[in-house]
Amino acid sequence: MGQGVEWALHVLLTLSWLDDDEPVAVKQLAAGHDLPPAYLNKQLQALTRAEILESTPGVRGGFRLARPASRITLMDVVAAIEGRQPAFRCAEVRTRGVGADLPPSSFDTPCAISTAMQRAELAWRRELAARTIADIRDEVSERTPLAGKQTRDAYGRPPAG
Amino acid sequence: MGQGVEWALHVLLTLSWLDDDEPVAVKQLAAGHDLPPAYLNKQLQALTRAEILESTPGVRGGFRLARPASRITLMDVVAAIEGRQPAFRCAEVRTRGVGADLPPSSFDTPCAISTAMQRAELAWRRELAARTIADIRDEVSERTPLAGKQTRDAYGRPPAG
DNA sequence: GCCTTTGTACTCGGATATCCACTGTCCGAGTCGATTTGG
DNA sequence: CCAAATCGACTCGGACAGTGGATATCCGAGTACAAAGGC
Repeated sequence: MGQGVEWALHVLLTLSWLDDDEPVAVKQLAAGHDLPPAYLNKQLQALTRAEILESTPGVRGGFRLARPASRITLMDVVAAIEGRQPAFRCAEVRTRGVGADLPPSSFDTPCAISTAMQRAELAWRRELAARTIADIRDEVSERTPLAGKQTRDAYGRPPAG
Repeated sequence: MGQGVEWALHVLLTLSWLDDDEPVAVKQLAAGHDLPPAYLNKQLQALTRAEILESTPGVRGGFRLARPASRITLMDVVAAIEGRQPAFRCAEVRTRGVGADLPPSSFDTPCAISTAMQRAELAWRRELAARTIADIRDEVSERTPLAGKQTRDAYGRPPAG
């Protein structure tokens, strides 16, 4: 899995902390996480296409959350960055080789191997879909109460929001 | 995920059907699935290193299961082919950028993002570990009772085993 | 003083190179069976 | 006819290229602000 997923999650977590309508530029977000700005911009473009972020051009432009953090699941982020194709792609191997000589009716039932692999991926996606950016933010706030204030201070935002 | 996983699963399923001690050469397995023999050989080498298969060299050599199919989980196969490293690798982004100015004690608690992602991967691995090659074989036999006989016939094995 | 116009600096967005892992292929080490040769 | 030695063919095993996607970067389109100029 690409590093872009981790970057995107951290950026979204940051944006969820300084929750105001003021957009934040990639330059600030990249500096705040010590990441290459141009490449981070590419990832945020993917999040924008997925309607997770809203981008505003111009000198005071930047990115802001397109919807509340409580409605952005980790699955949404992974799908936006990595794509919606499953990791395991069934190439229907059973229909080739010796299987090519069998009647097509032999393959009416789905491939058991593909089914089992997709079942596992479904469990993975279910876990990711059950957790939102807001859940992460709340969990961190509980364990490290200063995190929110520290983030707002680092980005020069009012302490209360 | 690489195609090698699917190939390996199909080969193991085939070997589980003709369950005897006679090893099967890569050439036959590749022809039976219409796969490039040399590259399939590479994947089977990985399975051998993981002690899922046993290889015997020589003119009558080939590969056979190193243990009963009921004790080979899909997780074992995926780990053997793809490696045991998790798909999501936490690069500790939080400790860089603005986090670099914070005291190290701020990072005593584990990264919540990494924890959430690893929790999802754990669910994925749990599903894969709960299913064995024998389970797949039994499922296919139930849906397509002729599959076992067809496989043994295609590889020139006695019909009863 | 105030409004319009111009210029500039800064932002996102997409097009463009670079690098690594997956894919694919090849040849050598080793082994078993068949064949040949000698008794 | 039988046994031993030799030859050969076939197998796995690891070393060697090709390719697509992830990584990383740069430049252009567009916007808001600031400043300058005219009224």
